[in-house]
Amino acid sequence: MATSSSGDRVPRDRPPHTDPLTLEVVELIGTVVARYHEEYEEAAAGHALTGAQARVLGLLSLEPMPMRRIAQKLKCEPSNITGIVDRLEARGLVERRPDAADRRVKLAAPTAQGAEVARSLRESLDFAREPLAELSREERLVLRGLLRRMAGGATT
Amino acid sequence: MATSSSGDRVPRDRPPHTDPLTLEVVELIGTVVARYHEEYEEAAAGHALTGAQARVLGLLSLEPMPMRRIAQKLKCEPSNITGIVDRLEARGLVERRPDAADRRVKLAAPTAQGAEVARSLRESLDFAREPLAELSREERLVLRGLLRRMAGGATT
DNA sequence: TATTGTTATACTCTATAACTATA
DNA sequence: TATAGTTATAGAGTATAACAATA
Repeated sequence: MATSSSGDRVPRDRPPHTDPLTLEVVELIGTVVARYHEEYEEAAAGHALTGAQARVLGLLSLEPMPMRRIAQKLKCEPSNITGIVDRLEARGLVERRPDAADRRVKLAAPTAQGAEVARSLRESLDFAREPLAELSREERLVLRGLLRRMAGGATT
Repeated sequence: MATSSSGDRVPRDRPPHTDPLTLEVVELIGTVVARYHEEYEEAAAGHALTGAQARVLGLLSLEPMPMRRIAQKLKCEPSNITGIVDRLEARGLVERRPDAADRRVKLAAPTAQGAEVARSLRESLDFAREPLAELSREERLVLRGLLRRMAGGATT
């Protein structure tokens, strides 16, 4: 599935877009993204959760928050969160609490069991750490710099 | 959202799991994965396609293939592909062709318009290339090595 | 009047199981 | 009998629009 396994020749006269090494790295990023999702779905399924449910639970395990903000974090419509939290609540993993300051707001928070599931879920996602550990500190710094640029708004 | 923005201190006495630099890189990978997906969905929506439809179209644009193999590539049940290809076919982006060798098989292939949409879709996903271009060849080689290990089966 | 969460609706994706036409 | 694709069904995620309670 690798594009060209681009040996060691250095193509000097191509535009950067066509550099086989860059192309392979771009493709590998796609592969890693796919693998990340597979692992995430698998880990969620291991707890009889869907991906969306696992994401919400993971989010709440960091910090309880109003329904509205969950939707903002997940970049979906608030109306969807109702059902997802409903199912998590039915499973005893999440609860809705009133907000003292604003009675319109409901704060979603993980139960003790929910927090435990969230922790277990996080640990299942370690596939990136092992290969990372083999990198030197300098290599990790290069990687961090690259990822920061890719994560940030540097699309332009 | 960055974990600690871990300056430049070197923590020598921690297990690799807790090294703040590694932790930040792991978190950044999650962020990049999320961004990758947002961009993909946005690009698909720009052509009035769902993510699944865009993935199938992209796959077929590389090589026409039987319905069954699409399901294998997408890691879903073959029955789902019927509907997705139905909708792509209704849009005139994909067509079903008979397989000369086996009359049970239907080969899904992009139309000229479908190939054009797939090409446009691919170009929308360039957000990784620009920061990549700023890396030296050596840095890209390090990155390739890491991604290969993360992409491969090196979970254990 | 504006906002929070919910309900109602419709569409897509998903897995499961049963069906058809080939092999 | 086994396989490729389909159909039927049910559950879940998604967006849109309208609603109740509260601000």
